[in-house]
Amino acid sequence: MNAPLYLDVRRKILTSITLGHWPNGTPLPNETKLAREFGVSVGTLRKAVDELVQDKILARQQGRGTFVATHNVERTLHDFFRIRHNDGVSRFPEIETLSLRKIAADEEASQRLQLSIGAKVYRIINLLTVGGLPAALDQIFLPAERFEGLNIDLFRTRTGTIYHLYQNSFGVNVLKAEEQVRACKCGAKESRALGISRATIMLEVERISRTYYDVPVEWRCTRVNTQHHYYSSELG
Amino acid sequence: MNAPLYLDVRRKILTSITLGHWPNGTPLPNETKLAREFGVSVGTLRKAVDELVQDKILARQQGRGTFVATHNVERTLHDFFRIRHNDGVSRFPEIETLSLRKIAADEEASQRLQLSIGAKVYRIINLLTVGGLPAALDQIFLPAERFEGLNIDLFRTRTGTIYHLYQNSFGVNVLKAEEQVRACKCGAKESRALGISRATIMLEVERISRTYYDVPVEWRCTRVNTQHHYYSSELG
DNA sequence: AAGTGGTCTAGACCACCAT
DNA sequence: TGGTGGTCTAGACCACTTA
Repeated sequence: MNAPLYLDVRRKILTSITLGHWPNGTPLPNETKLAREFGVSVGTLRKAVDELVQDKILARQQGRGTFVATHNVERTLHDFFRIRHNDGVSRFPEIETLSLRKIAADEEASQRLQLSIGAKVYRIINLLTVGGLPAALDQIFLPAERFEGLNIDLFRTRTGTIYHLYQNSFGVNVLKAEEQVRACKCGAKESRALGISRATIMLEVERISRTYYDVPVEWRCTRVNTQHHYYSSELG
Repeated sequence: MNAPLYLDVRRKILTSITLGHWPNGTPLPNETKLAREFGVSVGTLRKAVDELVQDKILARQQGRGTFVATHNVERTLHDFFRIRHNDGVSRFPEIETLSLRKIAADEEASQRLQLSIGAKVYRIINLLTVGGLPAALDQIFLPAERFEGLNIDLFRTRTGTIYHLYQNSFGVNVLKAEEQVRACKCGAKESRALGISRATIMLEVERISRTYYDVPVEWRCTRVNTQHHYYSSELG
């Protein structure tokens, strides 16, 4: 009995999720059934589910059931959007998709996304406006193999957030991401899109987003004008 | 029975901590004793402690006991230090304290620390070196009332991290912080201390650190040279 | 009213640490 | 060896949602 039972149960549930049982919107079997299925007590089953809920892989809804966690506006805003207006208010950005093309990954992109060199990627460019002011220019790279059939209309006509689109149209569930922030100069594209001088100093934010088992599924490079906005981060 | 019992227990434990029972190094009473003391079952007591452990307010050590969480090097590095060398390795910075003075808080400082105007604050200036390269110039403001008797020798001769010093010498336990990051130009001080050109573009990182009940206890303003380092952040 | 997750209990046994 | 936290069980009852 070296490994705790609940970790084993957790692992089994995670496998079922990645295999696509319990798709978006359908609840898991209830706790007593699941516990019986795994041959453990309800308490142990709950401990396994507790951990998955904490990792935001599952979401419980009292009285309704337990579901695979979905990306809604609130979660994206709270967990995956770090740009705030200087007034401190947390607002959802307006996103204008400027271009979408399928290209061959360069060395940098293929390294970040762990693809073989020459693999195809989609490159999407977005203009982000926060509180009525252009705030950032966003460049997104997605592995074509996971996002086959993506097109600019899907991006423009989507309801909900970008990660919601990934999840619902391509079954790609972004769970976490890491970012690297550096100071950078304003390029020609940023100057044009954001309507700022080439002399403006900016932030460059590089993001790698990951799904189950830490597999990278998205690489972003965002350039932020911090004259009227800032990049926010919580510690501890 | 509207409020869950374990939240009540949690609140009571938190009160005991802030009142200074169980100081650094002494364990809490064991789980059965605590449960009896609060008139709840061990399971309920454990659920309350679980939450406090998650918030890093308590720390359990199997076989030894449960303690008030302490700031060690690992925690500071992992939870409260965001500057990394471009090679991606997470290293603890060398900190050289350049000055420490007690001054009257200006409007900005008193607002950040929620002090009355004219209140005294300590201002400490540190040079941070990461991986052998000067990385940042750090300006720290501390409310004098909480840190009475602070002096530069305490800073220089301390063993352990800065937050460890706060905790052990002044009973100030930093639990979390939020940061605002912006692009900025290099000032005269940064240029001199970091040995870089005034034309270098940098990051300005503003931090407000908080203790129990979200009370602010430290305001930092750090300027980072991101030529060889970056600011790292985790999302999700 | 039936079904779901949320709380709480009481107790057994295991793994780890100090002495 | 005795004390600590960690795991696991079986079951009662509560709160919420849906029909």
